[in-house]
Amino acid sequence: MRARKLDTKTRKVQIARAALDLIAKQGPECLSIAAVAEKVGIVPSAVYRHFTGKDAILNAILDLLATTFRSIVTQARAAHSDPLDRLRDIIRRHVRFLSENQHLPAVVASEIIFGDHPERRAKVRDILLEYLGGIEAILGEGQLAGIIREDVAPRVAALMLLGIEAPAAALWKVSGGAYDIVAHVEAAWPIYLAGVEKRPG
Amino acid sequence: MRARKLDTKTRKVQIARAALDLIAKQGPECLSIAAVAEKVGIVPSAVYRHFTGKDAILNAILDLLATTFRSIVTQARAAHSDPLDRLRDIIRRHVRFLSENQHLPAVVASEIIFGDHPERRAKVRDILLEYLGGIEAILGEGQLAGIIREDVAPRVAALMLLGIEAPAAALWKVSGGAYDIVAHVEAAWPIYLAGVEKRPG
DNA sequence: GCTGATAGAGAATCGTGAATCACAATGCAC
DNA sequence: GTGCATTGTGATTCACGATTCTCTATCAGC
Repeated sequence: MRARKLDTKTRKVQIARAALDLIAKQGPECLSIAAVAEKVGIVPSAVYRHFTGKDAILNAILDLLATTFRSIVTQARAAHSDPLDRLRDIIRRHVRFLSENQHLPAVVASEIIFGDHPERRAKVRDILLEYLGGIEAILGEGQLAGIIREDVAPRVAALMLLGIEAPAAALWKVSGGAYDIVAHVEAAWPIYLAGVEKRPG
Repeated sequence: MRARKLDTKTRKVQIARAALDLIAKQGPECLSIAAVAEKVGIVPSAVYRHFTGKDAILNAILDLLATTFRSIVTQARAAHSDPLDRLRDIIRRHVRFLSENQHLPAVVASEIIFGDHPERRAKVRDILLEYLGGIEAILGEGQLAGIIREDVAPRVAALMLLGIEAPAAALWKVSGGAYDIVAHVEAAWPIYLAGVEKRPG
């Protein structure tokens, strides 16, 4: 049967979301035009009405990613005023998002970055740097407020914050979900906190 | 010209190493039978004399990986007696190895794990768990020695140790090597240390 | 309801890479 | 040196996925 005719603007969003979902839940090699098309409910060739090709779809996925990370930082800022509370909120939201999109890091790390498209790698870099920048800003504010040690470099601490999640996610994935990543974050937070916070005396 | 005839035992090692090198330095999509064959100096079809297929080669790569991680822990134990020194040595060796094999984590995370081979995923899990176990043992010894806080779970702390490297490596990769990952580890170590070590008072 | 522009369908093309096969060369055992 | 098992070669098959092309259906404006 024939799919309902929808305008490109709508289809573009549908296709990008479907592609993100496929790539995030089933891995990069599952991202085929055919699979995306089926998920959206159209035929493979129809995809080309809305995207020039697979590359364009990958770029659209990155745009979705950038939006997500941006909103994680924004929401954490809105929800808390204490820098340390904001950081904890970020890592919690970060983990929640990645839990729902298991394969995303792997994809971003391999398929997308190491394709033969330098400009796409630059895009990923910009997204990551913006995300880190948002975290570093909060760390800097914590230093100004005197609750985070001045001798921790914001960039290093920002990367370590993300480092709470990364290997745990890997373990979670290879063990088929047997490792409780949310509990891990809760257990890791005090350690991270002890590492960065300024102690009296 | 014709390649020298070598026995399967030798070729197996050559092929596995070549494959690891390709996959680690150029990314998973560059791992083709043709590429491996060329690197070894034989013709694609000759590869099938030694491996039943691509899957078997991937398994061989995992064996190489397991060996490497095992030796990282062993060497760190041999080089130091203090648990904290051992941990720092492990993360340093870990980073050095991964710096020389940039794409490896991405590959292990995506291509290998999320292929449709559950038994391979199990193999990766076992490798990771063994590696973590080695680190946890050292952490446990540190707790017994009274230099690591008893309230840090060894598994969590072991994962966080690896977490020092993971996001930094990602940044390093997307920025084309512009982030100094060795310096990152040196800067991150004191933060990690402050997080896990037992403080007087 | 007509019409043009837009979007979907389906067949066909094209390139790629894994895997197979029959044949040739090599090297060790004797 | 002969023989046989092993290894290497080149051609070929096969499947798959991206892309293109042409035709057809739909929708919005009139």
